[in-house]
Amino acid sequence: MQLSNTSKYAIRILSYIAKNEDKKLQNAKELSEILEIPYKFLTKIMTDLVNKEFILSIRGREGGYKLARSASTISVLDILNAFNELTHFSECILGSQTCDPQKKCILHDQWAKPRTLIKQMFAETTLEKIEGEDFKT
Amino acid sequence: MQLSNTSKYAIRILSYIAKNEDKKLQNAKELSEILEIPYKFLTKIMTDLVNKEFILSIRGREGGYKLARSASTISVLDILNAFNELTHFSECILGSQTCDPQKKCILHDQWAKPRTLIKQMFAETTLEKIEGEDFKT
DNA sequence: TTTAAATACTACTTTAAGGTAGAAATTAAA
DNA sequence: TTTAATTTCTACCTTAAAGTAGTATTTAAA
Repeated sequence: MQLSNTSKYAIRILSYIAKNEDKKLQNAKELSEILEIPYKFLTKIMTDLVNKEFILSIRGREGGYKLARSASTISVLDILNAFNELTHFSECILGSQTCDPQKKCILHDQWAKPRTLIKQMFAETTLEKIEGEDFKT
Repeated sequence: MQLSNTSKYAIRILSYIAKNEDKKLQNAKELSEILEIPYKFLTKIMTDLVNKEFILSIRGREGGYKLARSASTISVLDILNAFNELTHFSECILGSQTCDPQKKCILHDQWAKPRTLIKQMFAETTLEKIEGEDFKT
């Protein structure tokens, strides 16, 4: 019942870059140190973020990363979906294949409200809205 | 962002047994077929449920399983805790070690309400209260 | 007393996530 | 033009969850 490390890292990376857009480019070495994410794992995630078009990369000396689009257009839900974190989120919480309103699973009604609230929260929270300060592990 | 298979199975197994307490004993072969859980995996989980004192087992021919205590005293939260599903649930959703009210993580405030709601729901939902019908995969 | 039906135990295999290593490719500075 | 700082690619290693296999143990029925 928690997010994958990859998703947690991705959210923290994007948030940090969004909050420091003035600095123009961020590089992997610094991101790794500041966010306390293993360098090699971070670069793997950065490549994902580039491929998924959250991030633009500039290669070579003096290169680095920056947001590919405005922070206000990137929600936490977008990030989680890109990393397939919520693929089964709308399905039965107990994994029942046959769970539907006619034949409800045993947590069907109870789970409905929390699920809606979580999804709304992820959808409404954009990188722009984020106001926290802590980006470390 | 979902429960482990083991937890899902455990909830469904205990719910099914609770709803069929009149039948006295349930055996692994039938549970496996009705709940569509691999037999060998189910027996492993049953042993856990016995050790964690949710279930009493009677060994030997005509043996089987039954609840170790009243369905009204077993909440979904109890089950999830027994399988360590929520060990990090009260911690930072992004895994930040230094997240606290003074130095909030970027989802700190947003996550507070959904988290509370989920935990309350799990705590309030006992095997007795469950009214669903579907126990299959 | 033998047998069959049941749980319990030990150990293994499979799969996916998390993480690491090394080298290639790119590009601006020196 | 060379070098150093950067991203990218390919491949591998590690760990934990999920699932499987075989056998031992227990106990009531036959």
